[in-house]
Amino acid sequence: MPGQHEVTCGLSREVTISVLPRLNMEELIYELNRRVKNLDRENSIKDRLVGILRDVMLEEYRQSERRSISDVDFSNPVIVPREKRTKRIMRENAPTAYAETMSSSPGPSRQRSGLDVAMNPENNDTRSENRMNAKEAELNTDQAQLQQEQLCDVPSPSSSTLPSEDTPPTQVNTTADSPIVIKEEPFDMTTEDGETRACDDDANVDSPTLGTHVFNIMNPMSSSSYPKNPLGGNKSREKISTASQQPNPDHSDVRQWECHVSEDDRIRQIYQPSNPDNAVSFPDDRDTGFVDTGHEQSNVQRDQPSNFPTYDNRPSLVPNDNSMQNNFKPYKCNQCGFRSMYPHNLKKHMKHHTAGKRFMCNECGYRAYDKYRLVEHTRTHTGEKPYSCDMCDYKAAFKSQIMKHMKKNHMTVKPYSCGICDHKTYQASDMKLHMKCHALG
DNA sequence: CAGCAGGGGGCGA
DNA sequence: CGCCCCCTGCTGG
Ligand SMILES: [Zn+2]
Ligand SMILES: [Zn+2]
Ligand SMILES: [Zn+2]
Ligand SMILES: [Zn+2]
Repeated sequence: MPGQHEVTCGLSREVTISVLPRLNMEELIYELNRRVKNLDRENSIKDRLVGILRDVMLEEYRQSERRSISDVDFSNPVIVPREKRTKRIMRENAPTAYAETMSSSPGPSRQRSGLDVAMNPENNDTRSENRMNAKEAELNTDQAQLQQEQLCDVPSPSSSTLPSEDTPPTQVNTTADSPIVIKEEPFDMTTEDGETRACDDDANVDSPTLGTHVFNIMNPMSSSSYPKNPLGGNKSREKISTASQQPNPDHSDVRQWECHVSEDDRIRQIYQPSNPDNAVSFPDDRDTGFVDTGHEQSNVQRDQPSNFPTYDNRPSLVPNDNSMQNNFKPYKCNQCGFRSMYPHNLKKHMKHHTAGKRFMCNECGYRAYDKYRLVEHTRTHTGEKPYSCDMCDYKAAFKSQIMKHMKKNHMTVKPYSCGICDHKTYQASDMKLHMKCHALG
């Protein structure tokens, strides 16, 4: 051990940030120990270490648990796609609150949000908007208050039942009154489930960018994959930075399908006012006991000028030299290869790796770094479906769902048509899938 | 096609 | 920087 120290001691004098990834555990610990004394952050760092250690121990515990449950679970040769594993389990564990919630007949007026507008297109928009918001504010008051209380009710980390894939939701401290507890964890270095998910996210996080890129190549007509209304009068969404949104797609790429103008924008406008989430407002929950120790800040963000892309001398897990795309996305995560055009988004992304996912669903262990996302997520448990279609009885939990529904069921034209066969669809992603079939033969 | 998660960006504090 | 929202991708039915 002394020898080790001499080595690391010698090493530590010339340790630079960029070599950190190459240090072994002992060297890291030594280095940390040495440096932490120079800072006033001993406590904060200790907190983080406690968190890490806690996670390690939990992981240990979980593994031993898992080994003992060798029947149905993961020893099972059935291949569960990565990332879906947790999702599936989440679904299996999903409570039956759904039926309960939905059984109260949604009183025709109750959940019809965007519908009035759609059915009476001549309605004055602002008027109906106000009416609708008032109605929904009313509707959501209870829920908002409930969640608000829950948000304030932060269990101590030690007592919190950590959600796990092996832990049925019933073990989570839920009550009949509040099946869903939105919990904001004080300090937390991604506990077990978060860890799992974070890893999943990592695996996941690279492809979307690429996917989007590919898609935009395929569909150069739009900056955001759906055709824009030529009138363009749609909110602030038409971004000045359309150009910056994606790298210039390579137009030479073969696009074998085309998209005709859709009614998207009209639908968007119809449903614009009816967003119930506007009514779900929380007081500033930064006051509710969450101690921002700065843990969610990644080292990456801390140690570099804000306008400088991440340092990273490690070999990237993902091919990162790919020219154009990367030139437009200079902000790179040094832990998974995620790239973004904006530092803001990189910071957001880094929360996947750090303690940033403060908001945890007690029902299933889902974690979010954004409270709004958790609110939306909890609807999957409560069955709350605040969006409803004006033309039929369909109800949706997310706004995007109802927009899809409108396009599918109440839109006359399917804007995406295949150039190879007769296939038409209303959904860009479907067309993309369809084209894959052609590509495969 | 429905359900849902997450990237990305706007906006206000 | 947090919140909110739009949009898209992925997956299962
Ligand atoms: Zn990352
Ligand atoms: Zn949940
Ligand atoms: Zn409908
Ligand atoms: Zn085709």
